[in-house]
Amino acid sequence: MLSEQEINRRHKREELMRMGIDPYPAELFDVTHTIANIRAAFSDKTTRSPDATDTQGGYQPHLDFSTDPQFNTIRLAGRLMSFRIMGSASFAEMQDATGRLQLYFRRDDLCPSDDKTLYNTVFKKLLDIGDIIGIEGHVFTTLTGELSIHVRSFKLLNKALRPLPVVKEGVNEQGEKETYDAFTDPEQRYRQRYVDLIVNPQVRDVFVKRTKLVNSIRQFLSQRGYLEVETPILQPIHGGAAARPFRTHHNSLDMTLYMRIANELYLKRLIVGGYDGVFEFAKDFRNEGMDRTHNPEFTQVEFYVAYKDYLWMMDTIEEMVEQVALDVAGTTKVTVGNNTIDFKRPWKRLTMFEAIQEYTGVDVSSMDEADLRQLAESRGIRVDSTMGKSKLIDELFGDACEPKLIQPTFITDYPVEMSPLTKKHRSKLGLVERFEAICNGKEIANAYSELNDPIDQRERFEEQLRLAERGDEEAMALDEDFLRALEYGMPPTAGVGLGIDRLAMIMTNQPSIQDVLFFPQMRPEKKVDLSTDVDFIEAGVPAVWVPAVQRLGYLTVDQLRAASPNKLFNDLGGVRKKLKMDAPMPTMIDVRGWTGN
RNA sequence: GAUGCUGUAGCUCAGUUGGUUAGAGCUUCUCACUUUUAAUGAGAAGGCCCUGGGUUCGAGUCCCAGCAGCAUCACCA
Repeated sequence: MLSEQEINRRHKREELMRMGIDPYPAELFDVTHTIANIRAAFSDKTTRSPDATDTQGGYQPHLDFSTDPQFNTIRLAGRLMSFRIMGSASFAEMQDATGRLQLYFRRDDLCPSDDKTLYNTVFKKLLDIGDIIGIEGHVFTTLTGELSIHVRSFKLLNKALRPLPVVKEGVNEQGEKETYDAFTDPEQRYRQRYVDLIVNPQVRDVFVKRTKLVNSIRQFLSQRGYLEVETPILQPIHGGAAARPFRTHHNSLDMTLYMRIANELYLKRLIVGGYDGVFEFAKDFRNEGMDRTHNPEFTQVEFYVAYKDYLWMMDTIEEMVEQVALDVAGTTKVTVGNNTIDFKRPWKRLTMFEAIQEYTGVDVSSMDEADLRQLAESRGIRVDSTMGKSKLIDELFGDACEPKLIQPTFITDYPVEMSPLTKKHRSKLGLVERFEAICNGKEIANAYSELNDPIDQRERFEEQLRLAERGDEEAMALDEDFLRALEYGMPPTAGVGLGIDRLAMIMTNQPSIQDVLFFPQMRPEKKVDLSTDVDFIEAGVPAVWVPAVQRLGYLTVDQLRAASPNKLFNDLGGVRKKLKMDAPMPTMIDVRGWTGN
């Protein structure tokens, strides 16, 4: 059911059409400037008024550029965000992709002849906040020194049928900026991201920064000669990570396919194929819990380089992320919550055992399972008998170390059981050549010297199969084709996966992954399957009474059938009065007929 | 999955120990106004108080259940 304001706007749309104005014109509107263009061009002029700090714009008042060739014919297009109507002159604010600017409309400029319809009716009555228009005019500054466009003509480009939340900004008595009626409800912001983006400019900036971040990584890797590639999202065997997959079905092949949880095994096949370095910005899908740092689909860049090891990769990641910070934030220091994170090289490097020793004071490197379990229990970690040595170490690390690692830190040399795709450590028994980059208490990257011994790899997969048989839903599946590729020979390779969403959260200081995804996964909106007017008429309700019945909350014919006829009859009387209906009251017998009782 | 907080007009939010017809600002509508700045002034409209039960003479308010969002935890990278 439409709100009063929506009905209103539909009427305006029809009225415009009656007047011969197309609310949705087909032809392009030739824009000459963006709002940012104008502000930039104007800031070159030495027009700042030194004593105008208390005015809105800070420019000298009453500047007029109607004869200046640079500023006298400006064509802008954008969305109307506010009106200040003052009789035969008005101000409005326009927002385009680059910012907001004030527009000045004067009746006698828009309508030089006696017919003032264009101003009095079209502009003042038929335009609304949210409509998209194009304007032509010249630049000037107002009495208070605000940069504005004096509009000579305007054209409606789109009539908006839904009201936009009106967010207003002002300056309070303390001189601080205040926002009024901000559009803040997280559910509505995520479900209707388009509205969020229109009314919350800082949200647009977050996503611009995210794209800068991706471009920065792409440029960094491309410039070094690595090849950006695409590999399958639909995979017959999900591999490369420990996670539960989404399952789907291909009809023609009549086979199960999985949405990829990682693309690691495909990128390694390409290294086998002879490329020196490949990378892919990959949407991965994991059928697991959702929270502030997890969305079922998320983005990683995975990157593999032949003839390198994990130590080389540490240097590379350090350099790359430092560059990302410079490109996105302009500095290596980024504020995240209450912390300032400095991505300047070199980052701290600790082995996992060193990290645990640093934060617990206990050396676990030579402990057996029983001692580890006791240590974990003493720190309040919930343990059970299925947890092996490596799992206990992982739990200890996650509990004692990870949350405390705010500055970027590399943690190296993990237990072998947790890393089935990683080469065994060159000198430390029972460990693998693996590192994670931790930042702001969360993992942002995970890298290995890649396992390239096909026999060892097969044994690790078989170990995973045994875990799966014991009910571990995340154990990796054995991928025969991948093993076949390894048997042809993969050079020594360093590989990394870097979480784009989490890095974006840090670089843009956003507390939730939902704030760096345009369309985060949400529960579906509850939708009542409404009956149409025709349904009600077919059920016996006269057309004039359908709105009244709907108004009483009977939105489906089934609901009407279940209604008590006595109550409905009484309520109809009330609604009839409220809606000021002329139609005579139906009889009690009529109403009984509608409800089927 | 557990616990906590929240759900009132298109938007942001008040609503007292349970007590007449649920309020405000913005938005919308009508009128006035030729440089405004959250424009202003006058008037009006706009509510399944999330849903369903219950207690009560009486529920927006108290109790129970459910739904949705958020937070923390668990699971999970």
